[in-house]
Amino acid sequence: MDNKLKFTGCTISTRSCKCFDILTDAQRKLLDDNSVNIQYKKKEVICKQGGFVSHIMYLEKGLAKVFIDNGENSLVLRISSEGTFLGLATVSEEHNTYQYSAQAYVDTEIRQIDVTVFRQLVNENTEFAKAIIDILSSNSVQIYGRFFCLTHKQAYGRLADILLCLSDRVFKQSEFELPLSRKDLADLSGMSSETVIRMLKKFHEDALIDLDGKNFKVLDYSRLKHISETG
Amino acid sequence: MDNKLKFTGCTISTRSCKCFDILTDAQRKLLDDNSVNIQYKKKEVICKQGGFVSHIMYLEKGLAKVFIDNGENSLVLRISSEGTFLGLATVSEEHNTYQYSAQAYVDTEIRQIDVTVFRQLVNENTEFAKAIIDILSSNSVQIYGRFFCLTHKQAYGRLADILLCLSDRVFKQSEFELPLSRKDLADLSGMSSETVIRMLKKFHEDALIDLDGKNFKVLDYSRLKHISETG
DNA sequence: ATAATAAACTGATCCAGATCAGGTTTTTTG
DNA sequence: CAAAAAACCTGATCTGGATCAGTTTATTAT
Repeated sequence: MDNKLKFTGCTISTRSCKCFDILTDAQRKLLDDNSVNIQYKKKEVICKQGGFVSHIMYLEKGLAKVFIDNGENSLVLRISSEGTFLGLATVSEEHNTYQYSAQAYVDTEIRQIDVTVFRQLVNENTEFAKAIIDILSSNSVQIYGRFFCLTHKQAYGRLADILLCLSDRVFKQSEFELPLSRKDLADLSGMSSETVIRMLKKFHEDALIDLDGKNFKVLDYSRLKHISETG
Repeated sequence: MDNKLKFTGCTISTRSCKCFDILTDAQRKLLDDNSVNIQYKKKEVICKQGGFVSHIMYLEKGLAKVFIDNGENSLVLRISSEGTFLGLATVSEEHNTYQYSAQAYVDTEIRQIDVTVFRQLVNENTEFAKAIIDILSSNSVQIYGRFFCLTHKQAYGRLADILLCLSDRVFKQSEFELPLSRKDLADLSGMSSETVIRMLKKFHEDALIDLDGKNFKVLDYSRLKHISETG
């Protein structure tokens, strides 16, 4: 048995939220009556770190980055995809401002849920509260892996990690059109865009990936995996 | 108003847990009947990443590091001090193994709480469940700051961060006996121990700190703070 | 369709901090 | 209390990846 845990810089949680199924019909109706769906265009800002939270958001469709920044540098905490929450820390009444910003990578549909109603449901329905605890725990565990990756792996490993994450978990196929710029990849893997470009070129030369403009394909999954694990 | 959030590599949450106060007398009795207190000596391992969780742990007294490792490198996620939980992610039934290891910095007393009883209380008592959600949210928010710090600050800033955290939040005084080795400080600030030694020397020369063996004192709080914010 | 702007790419240079290779002091242990 | 083992410290060297300074290729807007 291999008891060494593998940490990846993977940005996305595979867990899709089944927490709405837990609610009673009345509770779900209450939630629906206090929700509204909003469309964001590519690159639009969904929420701003530090701003007051009036809603908990649920990503219905699309892809967004969740990040923090100090005005100069930014750090992508995770990618939010279909079926994940944004601003969930606000269930806790201690947090009434967004702890991070979010921005759409592609056109994205967000369901805004009134936070007081959401909190009320957490109070009323223990199963629902438990589901929220599950999500918060999973998010923590995932961020630990990403944290480890960005602080202890070398650039090649970090980039390989992100590429595998996109292929395995976001697009769920080995070939896809990359909606992210080189700069986006750089932010995700914590390096400069110049370095990303050089390393993508190297991966291409070594026949690990195929990359023509935005068309991306994983050619040698196992070698890429090996790079992601060894650094 | 300064809307730029400051991120520190601070390793410790100031929040002390009042969640036991929420319980009814009967619930607290149930908890007490299913708890046991254990003493750990300095450097003893409290829990091992990957191992099965039978208990949720509450640090009654002492100081411990919470970290993940892959066999070669390790990353300190946080310092656990009095009144904080270890292995709390296990409230979620999805996580039956420890997501991290913990090791005592000093002699430490841990209260082990049966996880099934703990889960039962989360089910029974919504206020308790909410308190747990609060703790999980706070932990996430804190780890974001530390993540940002370790990935985007330079070594001087990271070290200043840790020193201020120890002074402000762990020991709560400007002068104290440092129970951590240079290597421990290095692990906390994500650098080599040689670099820590050189930088401590520099801080000393610049009259920012006083450091004689294990006796540590902050001499110039505001300049150290400035380094932590800009460096 | 064309100008303006942003993204992609390339090569040259530089540096923060790791690593290595010692020596010294403190702590632990038999 | 001496020996062994950690922890601490110092200087020299090395390097991964950032930064800078461009050119070229795509987008976007007019």
